[in-house]
Amino acid sequence: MNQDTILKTLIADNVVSDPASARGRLLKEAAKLFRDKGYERTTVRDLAAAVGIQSGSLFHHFRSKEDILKAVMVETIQLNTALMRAAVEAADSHEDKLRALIRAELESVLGQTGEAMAVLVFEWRSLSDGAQAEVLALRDIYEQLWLDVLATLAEAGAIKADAFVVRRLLTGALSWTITWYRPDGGMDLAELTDQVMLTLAVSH
Amino acid sequence: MNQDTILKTLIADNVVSDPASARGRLLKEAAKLFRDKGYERTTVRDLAAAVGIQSGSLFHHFRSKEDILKAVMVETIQLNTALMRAAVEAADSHEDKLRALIRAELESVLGQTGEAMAVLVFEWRSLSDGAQAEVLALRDIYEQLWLDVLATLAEAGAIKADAFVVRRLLTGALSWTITWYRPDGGMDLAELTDQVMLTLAVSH
DNA sequence: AGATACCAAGCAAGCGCTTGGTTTGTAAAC
DNA sequence: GTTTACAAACCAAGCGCTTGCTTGGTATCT
Repeated sequence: MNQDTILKTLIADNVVSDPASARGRLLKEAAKLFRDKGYERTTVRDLAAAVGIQSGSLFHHFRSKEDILKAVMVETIQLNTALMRAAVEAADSHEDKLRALIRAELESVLGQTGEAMAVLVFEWRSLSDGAQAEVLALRDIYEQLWLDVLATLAEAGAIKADAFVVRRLLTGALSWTITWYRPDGGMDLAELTDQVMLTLAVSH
Repeated sequence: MNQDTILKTLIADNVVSDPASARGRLLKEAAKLFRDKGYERTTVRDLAAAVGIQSGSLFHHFRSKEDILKAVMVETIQLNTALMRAAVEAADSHEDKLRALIRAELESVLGQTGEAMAVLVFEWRSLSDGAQAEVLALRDIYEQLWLDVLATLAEAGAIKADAFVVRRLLTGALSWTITWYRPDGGMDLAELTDQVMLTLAVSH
């Protein structure tokens, strides 16, 4: 199942919004604004202007500004969990599964959903406690995909450090690429994936 | 030269504020508030209350709220550059220098200056362009310490990936520890440092 | 006596969100 | 195929509140 098919399935199931719909367009613009200026510095007037409506009209689609932030995060996690799962299943060896996960996360962070992923990483303190808990529950599902692969590699002795620690170090390393990686900088995504694998001590 | 001596030298040179002074205490409280709630969500009334004065009185010490954020960042970088330099110079082999840098950065991120380091990582978008440039210039000096060590290791073939890429992956991995590492979680800083070294592919 | 540190009060601007009413899309009723 | 009905989408205006910061004056130190 390729990425486009996965996206369409999720849209059909109402898990993520159609990017062509009013709601989907707003979420995309919101992700961009939240990443560029931060959630607090982005006003509802900014958000409305980005999709060409009045600020008050936003509240026809969302109950509050925070609701918009939450929707960006929830939909992003849902989409990426699905993409990740497909990537793992498509790979054969466990080392290849790890490589596939790294590649998939880099694609999420640096590609189409990159703006939303950055929001997920940097803006989650702006959520209320209840909303944070909801997002965290979804994130746990996502994380389990990683831990399964890393734990298997650790048991086989292919990685020397603790699987939990490795995953957390990788989380930071990969999401931080948002701040410095530029696709036009002479290194494409495949090479970046290789560099990450070279940096990691994986014996085979 | 131990850490305490370094701190006192910097205070004497007016590079960082004495934590006992009014200014130093405010900066410490500001770092905590900025980390916990974010810069935008922290009001000047919050800052003033944290040190027991009226909000207006803040502007006797700082020209603006942004000036406080900038001071937190600049002083933190200055202090950590000095600590890092001492750590590198004290180590003998290049692998030990790398280990010392990792240990020192983990101490910065997770120890006394941790709140300020978190602000440095997560709040720098809240700075105006001019202030960002100033902070960036200081950061370059700091980064050069890392790159010197990593480039030497790369030339010797001890690390397989590009030195710049390794440093950037490490930046993310180490600063991300703020979000998950807890000293009471059964792993002390020495063990965490070991785990990071085990995760990295360094041949000897 | 002069600087330093502070307080009490409040201003102007910007914030999220509400309100009452108008336009637009859609589909059944005739 | 036009009319009618109704909900969804949106606008114009602005309310109540919070924000960063200013002002004029008062203690407190050297």
